[in-house]
Order: sequence, then C-alpha cells, then structure tokens
Amino acid sequence: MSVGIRHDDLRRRNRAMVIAAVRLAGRPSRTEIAATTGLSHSTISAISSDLISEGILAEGKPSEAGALKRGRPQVGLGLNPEAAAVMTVVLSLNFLSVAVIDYAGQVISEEQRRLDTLTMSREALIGECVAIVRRRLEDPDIDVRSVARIALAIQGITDTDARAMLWSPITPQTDIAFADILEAEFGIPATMENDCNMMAVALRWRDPERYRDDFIAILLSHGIGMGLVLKGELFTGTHSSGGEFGHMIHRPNGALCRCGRRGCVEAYAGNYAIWRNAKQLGEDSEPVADVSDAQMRALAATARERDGPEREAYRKAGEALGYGLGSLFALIDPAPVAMVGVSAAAFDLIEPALREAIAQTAGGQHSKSISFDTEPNELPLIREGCAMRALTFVDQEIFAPGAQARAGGAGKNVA
Amino acid sequence: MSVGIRHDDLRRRNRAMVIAAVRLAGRPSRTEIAATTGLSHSTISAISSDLISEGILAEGKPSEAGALKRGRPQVGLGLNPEAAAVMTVVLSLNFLSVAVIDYAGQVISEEQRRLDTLTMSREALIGECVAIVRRRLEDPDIDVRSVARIALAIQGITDTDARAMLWSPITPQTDIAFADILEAEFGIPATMENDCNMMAVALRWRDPERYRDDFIAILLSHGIGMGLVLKGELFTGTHSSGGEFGHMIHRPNGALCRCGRRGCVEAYAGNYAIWRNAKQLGEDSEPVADVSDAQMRALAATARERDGPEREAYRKAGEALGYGLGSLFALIDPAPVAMVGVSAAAFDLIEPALREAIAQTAGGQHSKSISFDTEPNELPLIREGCAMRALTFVDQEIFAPGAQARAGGAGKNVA
DNA sequence: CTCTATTTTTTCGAGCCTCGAAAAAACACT
DNA sequence: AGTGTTTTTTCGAGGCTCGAAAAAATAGAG
Repeated sequence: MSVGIRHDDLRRRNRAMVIAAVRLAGRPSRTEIAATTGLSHSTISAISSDLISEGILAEGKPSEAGALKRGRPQVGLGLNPEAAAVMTVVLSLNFLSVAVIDYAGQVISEEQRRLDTLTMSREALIGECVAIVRRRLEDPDIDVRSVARIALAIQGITDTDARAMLWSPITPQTDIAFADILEAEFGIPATMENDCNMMAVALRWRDPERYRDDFIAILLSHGIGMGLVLKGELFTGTHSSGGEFGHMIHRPNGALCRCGRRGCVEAYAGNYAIWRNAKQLGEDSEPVADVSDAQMRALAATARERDGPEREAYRKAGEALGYGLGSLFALIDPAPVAMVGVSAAAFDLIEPALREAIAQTAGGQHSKSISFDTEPNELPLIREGCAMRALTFVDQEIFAPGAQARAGGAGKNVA
Repeated sequence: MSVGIRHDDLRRRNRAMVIAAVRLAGRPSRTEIAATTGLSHSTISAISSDLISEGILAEGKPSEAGALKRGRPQVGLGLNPEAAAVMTVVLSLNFLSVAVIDYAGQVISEEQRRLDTLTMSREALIGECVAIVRRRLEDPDIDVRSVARIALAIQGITDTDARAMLWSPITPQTDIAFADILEAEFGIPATMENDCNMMAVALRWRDPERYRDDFIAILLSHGIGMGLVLKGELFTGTHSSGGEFGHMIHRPNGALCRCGRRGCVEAYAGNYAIWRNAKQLGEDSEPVADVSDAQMRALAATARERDGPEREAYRKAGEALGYGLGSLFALIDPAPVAMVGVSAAAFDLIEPALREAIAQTAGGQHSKSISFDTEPNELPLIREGCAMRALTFVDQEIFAPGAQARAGGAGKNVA
C-alpha cells in the first residue's frame, strides 16, 4: 500500500523539483522554472530564495543575461559549485579511476591507476579502492567535509540496494560490499552501481533529445552488458542490477559462454567470442581472459579488408545481437539503441547481420525505424553517469531531505 | 520534466489513497486507514466524512463489528455499492462476455454469447459488442447513469493508450478503436486492455500475498501471452500493450509461428504448436486455426498415458517456455509465475522440460526457488481484472478528480 | 534626458490542508 | 453506576501554494 502525502512532504518535493529543474536547464530564470514545474511564480520565488540563502543555488551575474529584451531582465539561477562535492569510482578491467566533482558537475580532482584486477586478492582490491579514495580526499584542493556522496561503478552484477558487487568479470572475487566498506571507512554515503546502468544515465544527460524516456545502452566489450531506461526510469532487476542482456539465450545448447552456460548472446558477441570465431577456435573452446582493444581493432580492420573468418565472426555477433534485441523488443517495444565500447567501433561489420536478424523477429516489425548510435569509449560515459547519479542523490536526499523513515518505497529509480 | 505538486493535489491524492485503502482492506476502520496510509487520524476523519456525505463510502452496521474488544468499537467503512457501476467486456475466440459490476465489486448483471469471431466482418464484430453493451445498459436492474466506466479486454496487441485493438488472433480484423467506439456510442469512458495484463491485475487482487510487486502471468492457450507486474506496476510496452513473451525467439529460423515468423516461443508452446508436434505434422506446417479445449485435454491424457509424440510435444513446449523464461529472468530476475489457460492443466507434462531448460540459463540460477502456480480457466480471471481496472479508474479519476489537464504523465499504470 | 511600455520578481492576504492535543463518544468490565 | 479503554471528532496552530497587485529593472520613444 502506497503512503499518503503529508503536508511537510509538499515543500520537500517542490524543493527537489526546483533543484532538478536548475540542474537540467543550466541557468534558468525563476520564470522558466515556474513554467517547467507548473508551480506559481510566488512559490518559485519563495523556494529559490530559500535555496539561495542556504547556498545551494546562486544568482548569475546580470552580464550573462543573454539576449537583451525589453522589460526587467531575467536573472539566471545556477547551482552553486561549492554547495557540495561528490566522488566517482570506476572499477574496470585492470583499471581504477577516481574523480571528485563539484556540485555544478565540474571535475576538480582525479586520479587513475593500472591494476591487475584478475589476479588481485580480495584484500588488495578493496585496499586499492580505499587508498585511492583516501588520496583524493587528502588533496589540498578538496574540502573533505563537502564530499557528500561516493558512487562506484563496476562491470558485472550488483545488488538491488546498490550496496555490493555480487559478481564481476574483472575479478574472481565475489560479494564485495564496496558501498558499505567505503561508508564505514570515510563516513560518506556510497552506492555501488552497475556500469551499463551508469552509461544509460549519462546518455540521458548528454543527449536528452534522443535518450529521453525509452532507450537502450548496450556495452559491446569483453562481455555484453545493458543499461535500460523505460518510461523515464532506469530499469533494474527485482533482486539485482538486472538487464543481463548478454545472457539471454541466443541458441539453446550453443556456444560456450564465459558464465559457464551455453548459447548466451555474449557467447557470440562478446570480444572473446568474436576473437574465438575469428581464430576458428571452435565454439566450445574456453573463452580467453582478455583481448586487448588493439587486437580487436586489428581484427575489425582485417574483417573490413577481406571476406574470411574475421568477417564471419562479426556477422555471427550481429546475428546474436539482432535476435537478442528482437526478443527484447518483443517485450518492451523498439527503442533507440546506443552501442558503446570497443566493438561499437566495428558496428559497420555487425549492423547488416543484426538488422537481418532483427527483421526476422516480432520486435523488428519496424526494423527500419530502429536507430543505432555508437560510442567506442565507455569509460567517460560511466564516469559521467556516476557523477550525475551521485549529484542527483545530493539534490534530492541532502538538499531536499524529508520524512525518509516513512513506510513505502520512496526511493524511485529515476535515471 | 516532472511537475510540481500543487496544494490542491494534496487532498485529491489523499482522497484517492483513502478510497484505495478501503477497496483493498474491505471494511477497515478509520484507525486502520490511518495506519496504512500514514496520515493522521484527523485527516482520515475529515476525508472519510467527506466521502460518506458524497455517498462514496458507507459506514458499516455496528453489528458487524467483529471481535468484541474493550473500548469504543471500530466502525467499518465500506464502499457504497450504489456509488457507481462499471462494465466489463471480454472478447475472446468465438465468445463475447459482458458484466455489470457495482462499486463494491459484485456482479449485478451479465450476458454471454457465442460468436464466430474468425469469420465475422469488422462491422458485425463491432455491432455485436455495441449491441450486447446496449442490452445490458437497458437492463431494468441497472441505472444507466451510474455506469461510469467500461473496460474491454481482448487477446492480442492493444495500443499504449488503451484505446484500440491493434491486432488479435481471434479475428482477421485489425486496428479497431473499441474504446473510442463505445465512448462515442454510450458516452461512457472506456478502455481497451490486453487480456493477459488483466489476468495479472486480477491475480494481484486475488492473492496479494503471492502476487505483490513482481510476478508473471503466462497464458498457455492457442497463443502464448504474458502479463507482467514489476515493482508493483503493470508493465506495458512503450508503444503497445507489450510483453509479447510468446514472440521472443526460441530458435532462430525454427518452427513456423502463427505470426508468420519463425522460431517464436509460441511456435513450440501454443496449443496449435503442441497439436502440430503431437500429430507429427512437421514444424513448417501451417498452424491450425483452432484446437478445442477438449482436444487439448485428450492430448494431455494421451501424453500422460504413454511415451509418444504427444509427450514429446509437451516436452518441446516446456523447453521453449523454459528458455524463454530463462531469457526473461536474465532481464528482470526470477519472480513467481502463474500459468493460466487450458494447457496450464497439462503443466505436469510441461514442467520437467521447462525446469531443465531454465536451469541452463542465467535466469535459472535459483531455478529451484522459482515457483509455478496453475489456473486452467482464464476467462474469470480476465473478467475480474477488467472489473478491478475499471473500478480503480472510478476510484481515482472520478471520485478523486484533480488537475488532469496538467502536463507530465500523471497516469501511472498501477496494476 | 525623461517617460512609457514591458517583463521579471517579490510581497501580501486568502484559502486549504494536515497535524497534534484534547475532548467526546461508545463500549466492556467490575 | 463507575472506571478503564479504544475509537472518532473537534479545534486551533502552523505551513504551503496561489492569485493579484506592487515593485523592480530595463529598452525604446519622444
């Protein structure tokens, strides 16, 4: 049973709405905010004067008023960069990357580090993460007290509550409650997010025109991941981060997948699968641990050059992705797709077979209208997504705090 | 951009919440309502006295107070049956069924009719629906003015706005805007719903313990349909009623499906597919138009009796459903499943292969814990779902009306 | 340079809504 | 009949949003 709205929730929600409007629009005037939120000018005036006096928003210089019109000029409201800061931690294969971001979204400090994630012990892995966070917090440019939130992202499966990594291809370790660990260590609230979900969040901020209410971000990397936004909300599983597109079944009893099962989409479209097929190692051969981006680019170059096993490998990848998307589209109806990751750079090799396969499916009824976009570089996207996720948390839970302890599932998963 | 909350929305939402609490609980006291909604006693008192004076709620007789306790006895609040009425229209293969239901959910008038939906013209089909609705409205027991909503359900695909049937297996006709037609004819707001979605809605009301926030209703009938509830909300596609589980791809280029494509789950698990396999007609043979329930029951009996093509047909159905569910579970995580329809009565023949298949998939990691329930009779379920859908519409949109014309997507799809 | 038209923002009182505390109501038990 | 207990209503206080009007800030006209 959902819960009633109490009188004190009103102001809280409208505060959150004003902050969200400012984050989305950049430097809107009060009048613009009133228009987008549907609230009256008086209300916006009251709320924004509160927010300004609390140091959350700041009025823009009158000089930047933009186009000069008749009448009293609008004064733009912006996020005060010093209101808070957040931290992003992205853990990917052999690579750890951290950034501190101010409240307005600008990076103010960062650090990156190569690791050997596949062979590290549990303690070493946790230790590296804690150490790199500590170093950034000790940066003299940073006011530790202003850091209000840490968002981690990792490839693999995380739990619904965004507390722990349950399983990840980048390490043999399982069930590490990174969020709890960092919270205990630094006393800063933290969440553990799935990398593809963060890609989706970032795409939504980068290009709200194209990626608005319904879209799909697919990571074409060593493994195949997906971030899905439906009806404006990030879609997550009921128990885990969900959306394991790569492990939908393409062919029952088919090629051996890294997950140990057979016939998953990933077993045809993951880097290791393309590699395996290109080298004609057979579908039962053990997936190799890692194929470098350079090797994949070389493979794609060969495939473009001549018709051979390389080209066939990409064709098979396209077929698997196409049937998988077809099945997905049967469930959710077609939506724009962003292909991200190193193999997205080879999408020209993948697309024909993909489109052919999708046209064979119920979801492909309007296959011509399904559009694909590519972005070879996933890391910046994941980082941006983490930043936005952490910042919107601050917007809503810290700067518009309310009756959290109440019953019901208040924490909607807004992308 | 989401929209702010205005002051007048407050009362409206809390009114809706109180009505919903009463519908859910049956005859709750004001104190119970205060507890479930989280609102104060004073607020509940004020709202319920409004609702009573408007004739929406009614106080129960003090006699039915139930267990006698010390202190002032609770007075139960119930829905006033005469506050309104709704109508359900269920259109299924060769069968049309209509019922009028009072505000408390009791059937007050009904009518059923055999038709030959597969051969009827568009005009005849629409005409029959309009005529049967008119007859029920002319029933002397019914006060026409009290009928506040009509909910239609049909097998097949409906549009997102619940206005039209886009495609249905029960008729060659397509794109009939039943909701608009009935609204124009009778001036009563109507919606066109997908049958499996209504099954899911009904299950939620029938057994809220089991079917709460996440579950799946699968119709095993001539075709395969699905109603899906995720995070407490009925899941619909972005453009259509969505959830075309039966047309996920089981085997690329596999058996011929009724939809004209190949390898869909339905092409292995629909009645016609089981029939085709049992009769060894070959996977490319044209799907028969209809197999009677009696024929299916006979088939199941034979399959139980001896190991032969009949048993193998059910095994193949189980395999297709299992891999399909496995792929679905990869996306949404495992959830309780209700198998509905005539082949649900043969679930004993289906289950072993289904479980074996699902165990091969990522979604089947905890396959032992995935539980299935069966309900051979889909019609009553669909009817109930329609009734609840129509009644909750009345609850929310008519008895707690508000600033509808505002921007943003107010109409959440609560199951 | 002053005045007017225009647009944005703030101010102010009115009207609701919810809440907590206290009172009233309605019964069981002694 | 009196006491204790639980439910329901009443009442004043405090907040919030809204509309209308006022104030502020500027461009353009004369």
